[in-house]
Amino acid sequence: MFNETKTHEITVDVVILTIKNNALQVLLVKRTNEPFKDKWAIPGGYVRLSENLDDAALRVLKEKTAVDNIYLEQLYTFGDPLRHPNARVITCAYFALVRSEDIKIVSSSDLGWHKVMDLPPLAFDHKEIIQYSLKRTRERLEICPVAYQLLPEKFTLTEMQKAYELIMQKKLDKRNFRKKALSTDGLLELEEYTKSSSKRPARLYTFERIELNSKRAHFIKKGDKK
Amino acid sequence: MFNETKTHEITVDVVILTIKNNALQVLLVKRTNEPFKDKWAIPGGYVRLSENLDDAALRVLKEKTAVDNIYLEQLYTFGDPLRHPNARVITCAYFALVRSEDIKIVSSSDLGWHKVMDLPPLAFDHKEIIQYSLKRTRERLEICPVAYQLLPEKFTLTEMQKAYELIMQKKLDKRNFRKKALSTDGLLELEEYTKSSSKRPARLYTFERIELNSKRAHFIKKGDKK
DNA sequence: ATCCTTATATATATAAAGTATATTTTTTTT
DNA sequence: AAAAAAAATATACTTTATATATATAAGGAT
Repeated sequence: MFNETKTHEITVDVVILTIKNNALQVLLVKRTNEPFKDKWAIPGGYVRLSENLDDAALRVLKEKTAVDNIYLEQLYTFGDPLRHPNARVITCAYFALVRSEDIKIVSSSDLGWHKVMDLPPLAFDHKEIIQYSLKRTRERLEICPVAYQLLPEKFTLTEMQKAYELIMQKKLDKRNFRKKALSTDGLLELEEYTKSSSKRPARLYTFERIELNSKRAHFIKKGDKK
Repeated sequence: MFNETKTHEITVDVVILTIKNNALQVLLVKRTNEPFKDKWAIPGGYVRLSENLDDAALRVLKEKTAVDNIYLEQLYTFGDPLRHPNARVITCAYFALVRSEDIKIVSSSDLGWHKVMDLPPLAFDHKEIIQYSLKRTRERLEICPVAYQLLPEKFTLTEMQKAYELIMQKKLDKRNFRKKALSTDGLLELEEYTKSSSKRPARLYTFERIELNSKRAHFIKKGDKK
């Protein structure tokens, strides 16, 4: 089936996640060429010979968007020989968590946000890649507050809980969430409150900008003893 | 520095871990050619065009050893342009946990077990890869009893504790370990005891052969509720 | 102005999991 | 028979997680 003189091609693909309109959303680009013409795909590109994988992922991100303050982590490498119909393309997938206020689409191509719970038809194995990035995000959230990467600079505990619920895909008890959230390392209580809501104003919180490794994920559990 | 007409090469490298002589050990092969001639390396090989990454890792494993009952998981993809001095080689690293009774070295090359706490000079970035596989093994052990993959078919709780201590790199309290271990899902108490020890015989235990995914790690935490 | 609605905010009891610590039992060796 | 070594067991305490009820602050309706 494969001519052994053909070579592998290696790409990076980046699942870019944000919270927008009360939903977890992923940035997708519409393919203009075959294969999978008119299907949606996660942004990606070939790895250049002179760049490492993290840099390639960052470059792909910056080709499509103006962004700062991202959380970027290598997800998994997908290398099924049949994942690309015409070539042997191995892709090193990354996932990124960004604040919607911190990212602007700059590419002119057909690029847009899609709710992860309602994905359009996707090219290649990109559905699997997105699903796995959601699973990994949940695993990260269980050991550290990565969700703050999806929240605005200042946020209420209700907004924080909403972010957790969107990621964990389940309803949480408000009182218990609150108690646990307040014990989170790095969470700072502000002397500011929401205005313009029609209800009782909520206190605002912020996160100290903890150095979350943007290479491999090396998290420290709270406490960290046994 | 790099000629852009050169192509990437893609390999898999497999960190094979076992417990032997009361120590965590890794299988290494001595390089016979430059670069890094006479340094030690983790077993690896090129990914063939017709095989997926998991299969390539398994093939590498089977080229060197006769083995069954392995736990194999993709670890991380290392792609620094300078990791190989003469070429652009991206490697998808795997790690494997095997029982020392279940693995036999079959390759004629210079292959041997080395204690992870006392590694010889290593080629490429293989030291980093081994270190990361240890970290990942610890993370896995915190959520599921992968350590049983390193234990013989029948084992005592003291042996199990020893395996945990070798992986976690710390001493555990015998009484508390025992209590926790006995509540592990899948652990079966046998009506057998060690003989021939010079001390009081210990009860033997075994693990139900749980289906641990050999592809991506999809573990289920005990309980699994929030 | 008073009441209603809605979301914020707080307290406490209970259950479960983790941590700390001492003593007895069973076997072999001397 | 006594000593030595490892196995086995029990209990108190601390921390974390879960379950549940009520008070507070603001805007909107009457």
